[in-house]
Amino acid sequence: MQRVAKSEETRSLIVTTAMRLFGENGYDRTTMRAIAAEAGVSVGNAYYYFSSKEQLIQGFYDEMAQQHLATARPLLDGETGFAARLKAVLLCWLDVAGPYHRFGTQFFVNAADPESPLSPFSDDSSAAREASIGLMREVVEGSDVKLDPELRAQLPELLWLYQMGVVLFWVHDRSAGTKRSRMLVERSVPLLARLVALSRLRLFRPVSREIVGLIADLTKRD
Amino acid sequence: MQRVAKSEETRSLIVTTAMRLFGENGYDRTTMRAIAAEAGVSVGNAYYYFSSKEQLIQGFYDEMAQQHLATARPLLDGETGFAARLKAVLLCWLDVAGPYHRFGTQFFVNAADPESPLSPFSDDSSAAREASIGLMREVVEGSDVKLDPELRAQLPELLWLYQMGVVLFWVHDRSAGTKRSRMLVERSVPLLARLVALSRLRLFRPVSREIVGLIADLTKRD
DNA sequence: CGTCCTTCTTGAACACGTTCAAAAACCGGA
DNA sequence: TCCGGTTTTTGAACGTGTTCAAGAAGGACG
Repeated sequence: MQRVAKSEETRSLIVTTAMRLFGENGYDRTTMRAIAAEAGVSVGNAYYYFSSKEQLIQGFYDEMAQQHLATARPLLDGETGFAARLKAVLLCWLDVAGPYHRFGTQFFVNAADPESPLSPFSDDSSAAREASIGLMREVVEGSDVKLDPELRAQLPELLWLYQMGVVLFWVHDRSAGTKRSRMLVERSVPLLARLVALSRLRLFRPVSREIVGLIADLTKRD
Repeated sequence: MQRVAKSEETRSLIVTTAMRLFGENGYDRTTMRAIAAEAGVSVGNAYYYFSSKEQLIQGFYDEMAQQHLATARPLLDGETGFAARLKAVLLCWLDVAGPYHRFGTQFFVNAADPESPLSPFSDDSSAAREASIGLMREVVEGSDVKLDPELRAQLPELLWLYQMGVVLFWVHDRSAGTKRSRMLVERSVPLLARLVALSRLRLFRPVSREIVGLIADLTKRD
């Protein structure tokens, strides 16, 4: 349908314009009126396609997540080391997100609201979340790491949580080129890998089991 | 001065009214106009004492932190177990914060903004942050736990970070009476204590040292 | 072409947080 | 009591995100 194409075009025009202005002036200083004017539509029209200013960002977020997946997956080919795989995925995320650090910050602030559909824990984000966890599952399953099967089953979700921690650090990172976040990844990943390896020791079994059980109980529905 | 007393009274009246309305209707649904009207002052007057709606909450935050300190400290008397001390402090925080969970949520969302003076990592919050870390120092130093002196020096800060994690979980906790957060504390504290104890093993030294070094580098100025 | 229905678009209007010039209240000293 | 300066208070006004009733545009069918 010609009609559908036209509609999609307008939608895309709005989101593209918004992202450009966000990048130029930051999220707060970019008004809906400015976005509409720059895109050559009325402000009401923007609200026809996007239910809020926040929502305008969700599309962008999805796009970024998808780009991360597409960029990260090839890096996993031919690499079997657990630490190397995990590090590659996380550094890749930093690369992909880098250009948007300025207003990405604002974005993740909104996402911190548990009520917001943009929250990484919300139902609305479950698709993107599952995709990210899926990537972590690839990281684990494609590697030669050996560990307790129960822990193995939960590890992808734990790694996703770890990634959320890295993101949180990155949001607060004010170092040039966010190189501090890179350092965090470079050095914490080997640590994590060593801990995971240690978990195979008998000494560790109870601790490991308790962690798995705790996570299971915490994420249980009601 | 009578004058000062009057001024302080007005200020206090405004913040008290605001907290009551926040509690009754939530942060978002409470307007500055409503606060001013309910307090019997003009909206401009509220802004004379508080530079923003967010700022209105900072006073409340300080009050809550202080209450936590005052309530938690007595619990440490006569208790020398590391896990028991830590658990007491954290459960106490949940008790103190409990009544404000509804709008506390909104509060901590604002606090997630790295630019916001309300962020727990901001300079403006350093006093409150230092106080909280100080409490964690008491937890460590008053306990009979034995560990690497370097780790011991950093442990309070690490525990504070751990507490921030608990807070983050609590913010997202939708279980009745936030009992899930209680479970998290009850079960993760012993785990943490066991890990800390394990860190004394020779096997662990390199890991422990690397963690200490990483934190030191990450928190270094520039 | 004309008629109906859906999709899309508009811009005025609303409620909110915030600002600011002006006024009021207050206080110490002549 | 009155004057000058400081502190406190006021409420109209501004810019913002968002809503909504109204209309325009487009297509399907006679």
